[in-house]
Amino acid sequence: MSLFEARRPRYHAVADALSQAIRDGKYPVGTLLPTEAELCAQFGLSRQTIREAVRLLVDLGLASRRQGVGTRVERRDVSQTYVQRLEAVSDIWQYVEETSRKVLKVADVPADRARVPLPGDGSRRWRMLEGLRFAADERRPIAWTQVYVAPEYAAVTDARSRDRVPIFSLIEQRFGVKASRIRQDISATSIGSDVAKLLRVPARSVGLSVVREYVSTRGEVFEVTISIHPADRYHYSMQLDLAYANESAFTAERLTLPAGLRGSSSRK
Amino acid sequence: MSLFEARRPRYHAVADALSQAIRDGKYPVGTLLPTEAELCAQFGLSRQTIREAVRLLVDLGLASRRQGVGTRVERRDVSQTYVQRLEAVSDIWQYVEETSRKVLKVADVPADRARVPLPGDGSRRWRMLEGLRFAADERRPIAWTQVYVAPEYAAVTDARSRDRVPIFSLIEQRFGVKASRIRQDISATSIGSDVAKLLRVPARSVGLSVVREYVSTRGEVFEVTISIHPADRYHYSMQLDLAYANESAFTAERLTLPAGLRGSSSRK
DNA sequence: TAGTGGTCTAGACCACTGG
DNA sequence: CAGTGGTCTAGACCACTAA
Repeated sequence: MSLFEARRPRYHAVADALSQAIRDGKYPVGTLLPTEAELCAQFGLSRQTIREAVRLLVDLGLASRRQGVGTRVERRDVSQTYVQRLEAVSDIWQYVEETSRKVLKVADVPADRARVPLPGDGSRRWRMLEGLRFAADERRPIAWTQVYVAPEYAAVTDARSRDRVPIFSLIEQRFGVKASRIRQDISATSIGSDVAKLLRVPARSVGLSVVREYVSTRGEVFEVTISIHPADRYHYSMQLDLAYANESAFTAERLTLPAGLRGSSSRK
Repeated sequence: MSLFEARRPRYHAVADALSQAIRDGKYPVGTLLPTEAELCAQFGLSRQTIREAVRLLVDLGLASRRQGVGTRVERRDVSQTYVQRLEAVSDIWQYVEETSRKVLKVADVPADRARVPLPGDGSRRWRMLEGLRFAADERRPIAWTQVYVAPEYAAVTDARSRDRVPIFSLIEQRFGVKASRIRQDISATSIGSDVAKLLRVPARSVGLSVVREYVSTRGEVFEVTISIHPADRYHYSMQLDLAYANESAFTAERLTLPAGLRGSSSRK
């Protein structure tokens, strides 16, 4: 209609107005926005346009819709998050594929006698694989590792392909149990003489210890691994990208954000 | 129409059919999907419904739309990713707020003489703050730290509030430079005698070293920090959640995924 | 049952891309 | 210029929620 706002979709303007009103406290968190019908009247726009505007708010995590109830204000500001992305296919696999593993020992270990804390008591025996990991072109090992597999899935350790595929991925293939969460704990440690000998470093030298717990969709820890790396052979590097919680960066770009929140969105 | 597909929106069915066709190779990556008009005819549905279906594909990262061109197939499968989320407001701040900092030294250091690699040559002098960090209830320090600030922003280190707010956040407030990426490198180290004395640990004992580089939207590194923690006083823990790339978990739930990709989506 | 958001239609005009 | 996706309308019916 107007000559000025030419390029700007109206639902952008509506979304801006609504998110501004939310920031201003006109619609406090927890309350309901006006109904879609009311917004149509208020802005003089069709329902579809209003819905598109509300969708932007929902994508940004500012609001949520519930059929039969209304549109609830969820937060006052767009929350920002730094995210580390690990592409399941690329990063984790790459590590495994670029290194080779040598299994030194296989045993069934009671949960309370493992080197790392395991769920359950001594009556649950976890399958343990101990070994070394070598970089492709290096002769010296870059890690000493122990992998603990919950008893139910111990059978996967029989697979012959185990050197080239992460064990948690074997479990996924064979049992359909998926790692929906990975907890990781990184600390510095002094390398004990037994492990030091295998890694060919002096006893009590400095090492990096990484403990990973793989948690299934049902919340069950089904695999735990520990790696000990000589300090000079391994660094743990990661990159955190700024993103917006709860929506794709693309959607965010489409909405005018308050000044403090602007910035290029890092996309993958 | 039919009595059976009652609960299922038609655009879900369309999105399923299309994503299945993509998986089957009927629409290879890089090609264009049929135009919206064609899809309307093909499925006998209105344009809005078709658009809603395509929107699902776009949200999943399977396709992208370009005005005047068409809808391009971007990938064959939904890519999955493990993400670590660091809420800018909660996690990073919490660390700062739950610890206190004591600045021991302030200096301007040429880039090539810093303890960590800095961008630029010896003619660029970075503002360096060296200090200790204490846990709220502990008397012994949990970290020795050095913060290097690029010359352009050195002024922020004059702020009196610097103890309670991360420096990169001060830079953001004052200069509008936002950390769009944080690179982090974690390694084990032997603590040198100078630092050991300050941390009150024996010289050459084991420590965890964390180096962080803050990268601005323009790709410029504007702050670098190094922390050295006694091994027994600090662990770095993180949690990676399985997510779908390029879209909100909520949207993903709305589409029937191929068997291998199903699983609860962890939402925050 | 009344009122909410969820889905869907049939049409229209516009902005952008490529030949 | 023809054809694409982007926006918008005015209407309709449905599914869900709460009183």
